[in-house]
Amino acid sequence: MLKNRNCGELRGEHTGQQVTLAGWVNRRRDLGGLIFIDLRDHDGVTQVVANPAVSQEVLRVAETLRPEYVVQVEGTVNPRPAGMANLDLPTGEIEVVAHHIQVLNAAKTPPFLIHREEDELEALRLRYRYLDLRRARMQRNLLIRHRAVKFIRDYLDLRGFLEVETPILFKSTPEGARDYLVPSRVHPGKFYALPQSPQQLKQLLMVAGVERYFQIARCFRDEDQRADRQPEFTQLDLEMSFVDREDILQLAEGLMIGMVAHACEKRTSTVPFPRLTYAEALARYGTDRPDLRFGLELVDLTAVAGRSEFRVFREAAESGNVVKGLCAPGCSDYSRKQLVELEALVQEEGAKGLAWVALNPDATVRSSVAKFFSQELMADLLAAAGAQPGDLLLVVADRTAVANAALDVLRREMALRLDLIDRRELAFAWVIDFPLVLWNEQEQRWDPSHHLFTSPQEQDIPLLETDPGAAKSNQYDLICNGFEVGGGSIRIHQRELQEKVMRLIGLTMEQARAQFGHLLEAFEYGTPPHGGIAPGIDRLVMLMAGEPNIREVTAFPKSQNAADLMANAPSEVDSGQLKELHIRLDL
RNA sequence: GGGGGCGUAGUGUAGCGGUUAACAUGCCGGCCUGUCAAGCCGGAGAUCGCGGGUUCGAAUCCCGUCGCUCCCGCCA
Repeated sequence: MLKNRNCGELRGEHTGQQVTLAGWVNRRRDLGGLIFIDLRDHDGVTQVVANPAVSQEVLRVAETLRPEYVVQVEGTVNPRPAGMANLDLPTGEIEVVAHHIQVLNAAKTPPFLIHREEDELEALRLRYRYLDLRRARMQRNLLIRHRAVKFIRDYLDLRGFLEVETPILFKSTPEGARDYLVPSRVHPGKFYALPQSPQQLKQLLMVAGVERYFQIARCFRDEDQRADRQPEFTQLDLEMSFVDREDILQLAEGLMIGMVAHACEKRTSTVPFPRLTYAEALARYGTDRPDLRFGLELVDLTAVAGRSEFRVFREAAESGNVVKGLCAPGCSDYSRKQLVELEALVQEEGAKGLAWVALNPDATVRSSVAKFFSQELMADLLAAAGAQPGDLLLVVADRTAVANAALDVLRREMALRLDLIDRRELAFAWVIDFPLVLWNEQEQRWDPSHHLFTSPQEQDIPLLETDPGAAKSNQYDLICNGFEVGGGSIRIHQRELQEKVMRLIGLTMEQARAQFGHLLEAFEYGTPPHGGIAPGIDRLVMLMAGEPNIREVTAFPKSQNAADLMANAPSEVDSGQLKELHIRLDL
């Protein structure tokens, strides 16, 4: 080894030791006759002193050093002179007095400073990702990710799980997201697809008698990017045989709690994880992945508001739409301008307008709809909303889906404005009792709410024939801080039921056989009841690291249009390669 | 596919119709033995993302285009 100590570990107790360090020049402070070098490696920073009283040669070398030079330093650990300790640095009570400095490699001036984060254009960081990753923040994120995955492996190993790799070159199915395709050289005109998840394969492993499987699995989906979506991402994919929902929830909950405690500084604030039904989540928060770090719950005001003279409210109530709202505490003094801002927010979600009622601290009322409400009815409305003096009641009347979407946005906005979010918290919860299928208005058909291997709840199987939309499934989502961080289900393990669900979502038997024949066939050879879950590693690490997007916790992420700005991928290939793959371009 | 934001020395920003294109930092050189965002002095460094247009004159206004980003659609 070119070093026998890391740059983050030396303390006062090491005083007098001869050490060899190696790393990068973080910063050089040249006082003329005395030079300080902050030497950085993956572990931290140590101050090295080049003192001519110790060695003229060392000072001469130190003068030539520049940021990001790679150097090896041999020296003695010394306590810093009285009053010279740097309390901001873990290694700040000592310094290494260099006897010898060797330049292992010089460096060009980097395009940005490693030791200072200046909010560079992200394109620049991505182009020089190997430099960006040298920064303490990125090193910390990589460490959190490593610890999380290490914890997962240990936790599952201890519970009898087997880690099994599944193919990356697999089969395309038109269901779900767009596939990444890989042309076959030996099968002209045919393509592999990169897996959107190892869903089918892990179910086949259950048929194979593995019973407890997991994989840290790369998944690929050719869809447009978001802050929490990359074209390739990582899931903890796991599946168990002979289990019911409770088994999976307990296992995953213990895993999450342990992982958070082990990998980061955040605290899991909701233990045991609350369980919300899908219907309850939508009713109380307007979304199936609410941020539970704060309250601001939605209230249904349809009954009271429908009794008013306000046509928008009355028609909503009469036509089966809803009037819903939320109380923003202490906001009764909101100005016209502020209210216009909030209204613009809900209009982006399709709401036509935003009604408001300010209950002043002196109990008087100011409202956009005051003239349509008698004094009694206004009192009823405020009571129904649970408004306290000083509150601002914000109300949307619309189709349920629109009102919920609008109030979800409003709820999150008010939480930010009122500073209700504790950033040290991770508020996990389960969402259960999802509908099995959702009506796709555009295609005029039923789509699976989760995926087509999800089983309906036992008592709802008859509904598949009569009222499919009312049938609940054995799907469960794991949510945290407003993100969906995992989803799973108890699967269908019987061919007849699987075929029934396929028919329901409009797959012909020919399509089903072509796409899933291997699975359906497997189901005839003794398939155990099974189920699983797939938590998203990138999102979980993002939340644990307190980062705003998953690129910050991905070593080499892609840009929004799915490009690798460092390697310049995707790129053109030469015509010979295309010919071999039987591909002609049509651009 | 649609909407919003950003793009000016290496980097981060200011300038928003006439400036020698400014400031900070970094870089280069000089001075400096207790610094840790070291300090002081000096210097170099920008066809203002790219293309077109309007104008006597464009970093600035207009159109287009490229890149990054946020959101909607999409993401079983």
